[in-house]
Amino acid sequence: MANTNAQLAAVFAQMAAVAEILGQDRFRTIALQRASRVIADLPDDLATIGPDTKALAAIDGIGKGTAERIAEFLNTGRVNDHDELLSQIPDGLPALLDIPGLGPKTIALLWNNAGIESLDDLRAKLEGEQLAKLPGMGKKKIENLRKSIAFAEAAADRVSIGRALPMALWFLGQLRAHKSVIDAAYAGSLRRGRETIGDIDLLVSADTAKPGAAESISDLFVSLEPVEDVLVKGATKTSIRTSDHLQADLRIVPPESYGAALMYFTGSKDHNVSLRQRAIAMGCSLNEYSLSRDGKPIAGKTEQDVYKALDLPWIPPELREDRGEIRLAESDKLSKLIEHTDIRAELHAHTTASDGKWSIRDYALTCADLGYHTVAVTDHSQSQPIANGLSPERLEKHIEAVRAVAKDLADTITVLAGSEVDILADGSLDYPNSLLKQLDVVVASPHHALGQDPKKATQRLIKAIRNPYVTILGHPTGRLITRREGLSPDMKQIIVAAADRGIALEINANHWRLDLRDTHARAAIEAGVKLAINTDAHGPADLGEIIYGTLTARRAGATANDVVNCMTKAALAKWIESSRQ
DNA sequence: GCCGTTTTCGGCCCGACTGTTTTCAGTCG
Repeated sequence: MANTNAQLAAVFAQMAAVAEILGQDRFRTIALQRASRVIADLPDDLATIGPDTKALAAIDGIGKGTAERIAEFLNTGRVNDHDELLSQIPDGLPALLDIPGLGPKTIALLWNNAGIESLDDLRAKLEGEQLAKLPGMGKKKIENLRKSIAFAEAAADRVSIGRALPMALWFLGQLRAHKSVIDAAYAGSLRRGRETIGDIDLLVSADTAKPGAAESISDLFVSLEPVEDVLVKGATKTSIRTSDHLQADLRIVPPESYGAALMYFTGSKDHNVSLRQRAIAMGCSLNEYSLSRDGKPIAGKTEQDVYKALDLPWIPPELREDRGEIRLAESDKLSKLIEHTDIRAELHAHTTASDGKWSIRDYALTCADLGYHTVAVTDHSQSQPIANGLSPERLEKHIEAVRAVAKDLADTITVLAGSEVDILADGSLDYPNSLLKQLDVVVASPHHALGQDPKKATQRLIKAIRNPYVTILGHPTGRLITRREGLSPDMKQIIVAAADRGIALEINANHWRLDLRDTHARAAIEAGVKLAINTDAHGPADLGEIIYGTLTARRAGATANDVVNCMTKAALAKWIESSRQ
C-alpha cells in the first residue's frame, strides 16, 4: 500500500474510533470506517491523484466531507477534524478498542467512572476490586478482559492467508468426520482470498431440528487439539482461540439456510449491505437464514438460489468487496475467472544452481506431472551472493546445462533457459545485455534498496522494464506481507511502461509476497497488460503456492486470457518472442 | 458521513451470545 493511503486510512479509522468512544452518531462512525477501508484498498496513491475534491468524491464510499479532509491532508499534512477529535480524549484510549470484547460504551464507562486513560491503567485497575462496582461490570467480565488483553498482546493483527488456509482445511476435515455434519466450508475473508485473515470463519450445515445434533458438533469443535480457549459456545455459534493465537468461529445452520449463511459469513460487510439494500428494494429481506418475502423464505439452500432470487448471477467470493461487482453482475458482465487448474507453465523458479533445492531435471519433471507444457529455469543473478547468485561465467555454463536437459526432455516438456535478474538500485540490470540476449526468459526483480522513495523506485522499475530483453517484471514491490512494506512506486506509470513494452507483470504467488497485489493487478488488466502468475519455487512443495497467486488474480477479476501462464505452448512461445524486442 | 429507478433529506442490516440483568445493553461479525 502506498504510504499516503496507509496514513490517511489510519487517520479515518482513528477518527471513527474516537467518535465511537465519544458516543457520536453511529452512522457517521460507520461512514468513517468505510472511508478508511476504501482508502486502504485504493490502487493508486492518493498523493498521485492530488487534492481534487471532485475526483475524490467520485470514489464509492468517499463523499464531500472525506474528500475535503483528504485534500487538506495532501496540502498541509494534517486533518484539523482529526486533531480536534483526538484532543477530546486521552491518547491511550483508542488502543483499547483492539481488545476483543471491549467496545466503545465500556471504554467510555471506564474512562469517565474509573479514570482509565490507557491500557496500562486498565491492566493496573483489573488487579483491584473497584471495577466490579461499576454498573454492568461483574467478576466474569473482568476475568474475560484479563484474558483478552493477554490474547491481544500475543496475537498478530492479521495472519497471512498461507497460514490460515491450511488451518481452516484441517478444521473442516475434522468437522466433516462428524456424522451429523451434512456440509462444511470456510467463509469470511479467507474465502474471498484476501492476503491476510483476521479470524477463520467456519460454516456447517446439519439437521439442527434433531435434538443434540448441533450441540454434539460444537462439542467436537471445542475438543479439538489446537483449541486452547472457548470464547463463546451457544446453540448455533461457537468461537475458540487456538494455542498459536488464531481465532476461529463456527456457525451451524440447517441445510435450507446453508447458502444464505455462506453468503452472509463470506461477506464482505459492504457487499452484504448492498445485497440487503437490493433485497429491501425488491420488497424482500435478507439474513443468514434466507431471502424472504413477507416473512416467508423464498431462497436460502444454495448461494446460487439466493443470487438468482435477487435477479443476479452467482458472484465469485473473491469479487465480493463492493467494488462494482454487483453492477457488473446486473449487466451480466462478470467474466469467467481464472482457476489454478488453468495454469500450464511455471516461468519463475530456482534450482540447486543458486538457492533452490532441486535439479533442473526434477523441477521440469515435477511440472510435467502437473500437466504443464513449459517451465523456465530462472536462478538468481550475481548481486545475490546470499542466494548463491550466478556470475556471468556460471550463468553461461548453467545455460548449457539447461539446454541439455531441455533436449533430453523435449518430448515431455519445454524447458526454457532464464534468469531472475536483479534490478539494481539505479534500474540497471545485473547482467550485460550481451548475456541477457542468450536467455529465453528474463524475470527482472528488485531485491535490495527496497526502502527507496517512491519517485526513485518508479524510475528504477521503468528503466528495467525498458530493457529490451526483459520479459517479466518480477515481484515489483518486493514487499513481504506483515513483515516488509517494500517499494511504493507509482503503479500507473509502471503499468503504462509495461503496456508500452508488451511485457508481463508478475503476481508472485508465494503467500508472503502476493506481489503484484490484487488492486494493482486489476489496474494492469484494465490497461491491457498481461499478468504472469509464478510460484518462485525453490522446491516441489512451493508449486502448491500457485493457489494464492490465482486467488489474488481472481480478486483482480483476471480471466485465463489475462495470464501468460495459461496460454497454449505455441501461444506462449510466440508471446515470449514478441515481448523481446 | 454517505447516498438516491420511491429520496438532495431522511434514512442508514440484522441476529447470536454473554453477562448482568429481572427484560436488556453491549459486542461481534
